[in-house]
Amino acid sequence: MSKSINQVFLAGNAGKDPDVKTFDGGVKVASFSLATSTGGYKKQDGTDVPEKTQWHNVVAWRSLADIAEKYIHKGDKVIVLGTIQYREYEKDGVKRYATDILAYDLILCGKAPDNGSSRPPVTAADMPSPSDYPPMLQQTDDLPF
Amino acid sequence: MSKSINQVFLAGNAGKDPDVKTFDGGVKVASFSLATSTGGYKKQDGTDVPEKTQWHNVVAWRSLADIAEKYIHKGDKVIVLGTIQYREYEKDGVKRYATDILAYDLILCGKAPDNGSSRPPVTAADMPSPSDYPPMLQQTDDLPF
Amino acid sequence: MSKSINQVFLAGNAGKDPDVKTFDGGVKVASFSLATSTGGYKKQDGTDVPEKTQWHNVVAWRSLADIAEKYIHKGDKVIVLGTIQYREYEKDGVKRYATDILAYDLILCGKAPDNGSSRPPVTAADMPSPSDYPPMLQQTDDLPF
Amino acid sequence: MSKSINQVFLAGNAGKDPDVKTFDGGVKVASFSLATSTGGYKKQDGTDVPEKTQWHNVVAWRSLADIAEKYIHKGDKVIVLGTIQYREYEKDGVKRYATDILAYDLILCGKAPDNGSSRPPVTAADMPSPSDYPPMLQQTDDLPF
DNA sequence: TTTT
DNA sequence: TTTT
Repeated sequence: MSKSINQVFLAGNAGKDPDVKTFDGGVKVASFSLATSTGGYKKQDGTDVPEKTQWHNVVAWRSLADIAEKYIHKGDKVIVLGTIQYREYEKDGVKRYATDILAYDLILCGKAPDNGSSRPPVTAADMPSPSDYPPMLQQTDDLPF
Repeated sequence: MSKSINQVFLAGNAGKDPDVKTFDGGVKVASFSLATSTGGYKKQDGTDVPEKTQWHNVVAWRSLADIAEKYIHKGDKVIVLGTIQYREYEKDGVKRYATDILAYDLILCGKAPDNGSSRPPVTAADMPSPSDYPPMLQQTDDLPF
Repeated sequence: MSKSINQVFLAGNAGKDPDVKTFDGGVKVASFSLATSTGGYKKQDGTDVPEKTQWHNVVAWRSLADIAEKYIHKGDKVIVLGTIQYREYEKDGVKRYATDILAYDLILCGKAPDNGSSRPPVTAADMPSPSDYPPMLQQTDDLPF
Repeated sequence: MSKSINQVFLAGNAGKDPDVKTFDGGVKVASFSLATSTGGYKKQDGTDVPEKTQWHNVVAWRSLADIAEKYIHKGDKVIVLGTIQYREYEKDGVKRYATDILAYDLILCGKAPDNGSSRPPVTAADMPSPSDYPPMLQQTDDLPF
């Protein structure tokens, strides 16, 4: 019997191919951004409900990381079942905070629309990490699983 | 038919009474911290699973804010149904990020255990805002509801 | 503030095109079966985890019924957010029970795999209602929405 | 990576103390009814939204059954995380259907209000099983866990 | 009755 | 900053 619940259900589109990192002990972690959007339509009275997108940072460990690496690509529609985790890190001597969605299940439910032969291969340059973005976990102490 | 899903279920304990703020137009917002914990027990093999607590920042608007203000107090067990929202703000000229759980339903499911007459009344001084903590929303532009 | 929560998340495959019915007052309801499966793989030790499928009866009203009718087809991968409802009906003078998932949101997340020109058009004859199956709601009294 | 999702989140009140049954192999199962309600209030325009209650049949196996047996009592507010399962059984030579919520986590979030010393012990007579109600699982073949 |  |  748990004391508490911390559960997240997301369905959205992967913003990029997963970043994968393997720690010294062989533990693998994959992370990717996932966009969920609301709005983007007109009300009956004609007023516009603007689209608003939330970008989640999804993190998967071990065998789920393998799966993410193999099957998830930029643009794919993905369902994520997970848990919210908050994380502190330091940058330029300033304490900062980041929020991750620690996945415990991933369901790939639709491939990115294939734009035919005109779709160039996805390269790292397509997905620059904003310099201000919280870095991935750097350590294997206290792994969540 | 939605394009995406961004849904959160939390059940945990309120870390403090809600902070309530009313904007000029009369719109009210309440926010409170909610702790969800894992671990805190021993495995069968005797090893210790340390308790790990996540502190969520829950935000409720309008009539839900009224409800939060009236019924939720420090220590109460609360269920939150909501949505994850990421927010930017600036402090000391540095861009920072915060994550809120925008509530669309709150269920009060257990009052804080009453420790008898020895429990002093909760005062504002019990809950200093850490200076480093992301501030509440300061504006009513672009209200989520 | 609610007293209780009754919430369901399903992601699975539609077993058939929705059945649509319009009541006298113009209220429309659509229903379709949705399969969710577990198992269907081998464990590391070689033992077989057999596939087990649950067939849910999903019901959508009014504008969601329109959407279901237009966009959901046999085999499509669909996410359903809804509520569990239990229903009594009588057949052959015997009281029987049925369970519906009343949808409040539907996300179409993948079309049925197209098997090329060899896939015959879906006809009504492909999807006989088993005679033993609980009938759809027959009345508009006490509509859930 | 799963193919599908079948997940339920309930918060409501236990309708009775769990029924517990131990199979020959020592496997224990507990089941109890859980009420979730909607309505039961007036709209702003004065019209009445009648209360409507759904009674779920919650089933817990093995160690969760122990927990249910020990901690859950009639009237307690309980959160159930689980999965929907449909079940066939026969009665009077007629095939019938039942729906269970197979729990994978239970959170006790509020004891039934204690009505003081005047509360008589709960007896079986308080909770007659309607004769028409689907029986509990009777066999250990194909246990879900 | 779906899908992998 | 909560709770067990």
